Amino acid sequence: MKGDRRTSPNKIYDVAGAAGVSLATVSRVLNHPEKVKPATREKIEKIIKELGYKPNLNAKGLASSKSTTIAIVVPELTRSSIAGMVDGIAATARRRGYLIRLFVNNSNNDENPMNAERELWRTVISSGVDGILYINDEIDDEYIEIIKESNVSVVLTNTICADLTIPYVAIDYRKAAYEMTKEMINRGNKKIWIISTIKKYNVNDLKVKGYEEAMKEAGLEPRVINVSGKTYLNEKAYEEILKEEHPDVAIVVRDSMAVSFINVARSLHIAIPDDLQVIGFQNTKYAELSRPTLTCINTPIYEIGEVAMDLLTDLMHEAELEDEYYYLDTPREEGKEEIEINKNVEYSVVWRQSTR
Amino acid sequence: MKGDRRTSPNKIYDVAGAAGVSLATVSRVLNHPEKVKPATREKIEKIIKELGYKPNLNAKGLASSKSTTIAIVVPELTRSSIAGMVDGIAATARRRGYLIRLFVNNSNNDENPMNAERELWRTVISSGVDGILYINDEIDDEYIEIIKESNVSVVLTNTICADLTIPYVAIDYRKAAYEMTKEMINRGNKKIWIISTIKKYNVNDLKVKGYEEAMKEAGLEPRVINVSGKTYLNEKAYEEILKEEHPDVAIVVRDSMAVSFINVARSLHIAIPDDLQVIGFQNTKYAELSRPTLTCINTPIYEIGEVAMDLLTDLMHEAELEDEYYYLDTPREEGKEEIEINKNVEYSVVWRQSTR
DNA sequence: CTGAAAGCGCTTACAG
DNA sequence: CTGAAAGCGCTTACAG
Repeated sequence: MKGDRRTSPNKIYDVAGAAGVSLATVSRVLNHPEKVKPATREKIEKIIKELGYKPNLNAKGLASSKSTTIAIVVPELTRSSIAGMVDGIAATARRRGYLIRLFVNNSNNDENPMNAERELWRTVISSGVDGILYINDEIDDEYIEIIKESNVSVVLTNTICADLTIPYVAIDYRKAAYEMTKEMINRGNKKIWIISTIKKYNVNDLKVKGYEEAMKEAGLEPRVINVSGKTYLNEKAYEEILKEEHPDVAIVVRDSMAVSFINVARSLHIAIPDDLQVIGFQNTKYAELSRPTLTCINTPIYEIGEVAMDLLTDLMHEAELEDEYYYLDTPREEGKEEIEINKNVEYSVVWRQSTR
Repeated sequence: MKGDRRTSPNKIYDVAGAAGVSLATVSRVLNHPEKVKPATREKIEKIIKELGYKPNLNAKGLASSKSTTIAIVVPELTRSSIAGMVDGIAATARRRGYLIRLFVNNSNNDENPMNAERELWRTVISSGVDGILYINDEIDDEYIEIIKESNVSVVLTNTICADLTIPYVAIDYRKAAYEMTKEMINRGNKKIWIISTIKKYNVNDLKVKGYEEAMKEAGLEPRVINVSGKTYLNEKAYEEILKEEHPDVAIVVRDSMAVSFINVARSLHIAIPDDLQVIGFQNTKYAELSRPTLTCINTPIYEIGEVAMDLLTDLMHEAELEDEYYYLDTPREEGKEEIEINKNVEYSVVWRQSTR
């Protein structure tokens, strides 16, 4: 059925044949063009284009033990800002010439999450990628060990980790919360709450810490309220609380949760921003669609992805050089400009109607 | 630096050595366990586990010309419901033993979109995947040709295509809009509008068609309004229109756009749902966070992903069988239960406060 | 049921 | 600057 229309793709041999050169030369044009005489090179390049030749990635990966592929390991893509980060990564990867293997780490849903994730790491590493971008809330020490033992480059992307020897790209959430709290204190507010999640996320803990710091510095009493991330659950919790009392300012760790808070407050006839000001983190479309619109700490998710992929590329290139020097047995020191492996991306604040 | 801590992964040779068998036997345990004597098999399996052996995917792919990898081709992941579909695909792929290559097709942003996308298809196919899941609004005829000429299985996922010989999984958006419109007519509403996008998306055209059909059937005058998908733009357009007049019912092709519509209507003191009822498509979190909450046609995006990946798996297995029969030169007819290649996933309606 | 051997399509020292 | 040849780590007929 399918057999009769099958057109098997061109091989490097076909290109070599058509160009009247050996396949070694074609390979060189592809990988080290500077080693080929311009005239030959151009002729071969023309034929490659005509034939639409694309090297077989499996063969290439096997022969060179480089796959020009990176792995992205994510929890669900629908989770908060993951998709945006992956878009940023993908755009940069394309620009830098890397393909992507995607691993969705839904091991939390597994009977035995630890085993499942360990298994996943093994799969990722054995899949022969040149580097890994790991996106999650945090990373377990066990996997840090696995990373260190393997020889793939890894960049933790918006993922909390105490071990600073592992490269990461993130946002300084603690500082963001600290500065926002301080700003609201400076504006004369005293009763400022932070609303975080029941489920423990390290990113949210950082925000709480920054908030608490600013409050204590100002001699104010911090109050942390933890609610569910699910709208139908947190709305009930909000109602209970707001029926009793409300703060001057509520800083909420996720903007969708902030919008719920606004909705419940309004239903209880609390005027926003006059009686209650609300601030969210993230700045998604929820913030614009809310009434009143929501003031947000804008976390540039796409950019995190870009920066992380750039960093990973640099690390992979460095690792390649290390390899060469390792073989030459020369301690390579001169040109070794250190790569900055811990990067924070700048956030900003978008002021809207929910604050005054 | 890195050299001294490098632990090169176990090869199939290592397993064979430890088990005292040839590498061919180990390979059989991995790929055709039924061909190996149970005693030998169990011993080898134990050693594989102990050594944490994972076959090198590049070598495996090269030798077998099967990669147990599928490609997902998407426009940006942040676009509407793409991330949810990919989550569904990923969960099913994992269950079915396939890895994923991710291609983010941002060729629209390119100087020459057509060339870029053609190039992308070539890259996808040459990357040696066993199958492709293509997600987009629609697919150009040119790429249909490419699909037919290649021998990879492809499933169009929530992507409009006139050529029904290409397998697809989608939702019957036309029927959904038709039935919703009819329902609202049955409830006694006469002035019903549909709000779609300025940018031409085929999915949205289908919704418009279904709506128009129902209106014409009832002898009512359809009215289609096209606005931008961007909140700050469509709100202006909504305001202009609603200052003049408003319908009894507005069906909006995306729920975020429906929420904007509600917001503007309320700001003009149009009572919802008393004077104006609003219905969205998709049922994301926007619908819950809206005030009043939004009635939606719920399109099960995750399930589309699951069904598409299941279908693709079936097609890849079938293609494999075809291959074998092709070599045997026997026209295979008996067991050939036809695979249903065009599937629609069921939608539902979630009634909320924006309708009465 | 198992092993020896060819081959998958590339890359890369090594000669020339 | 270019070619002949070995090798990357697997799979799979082919013998036995």
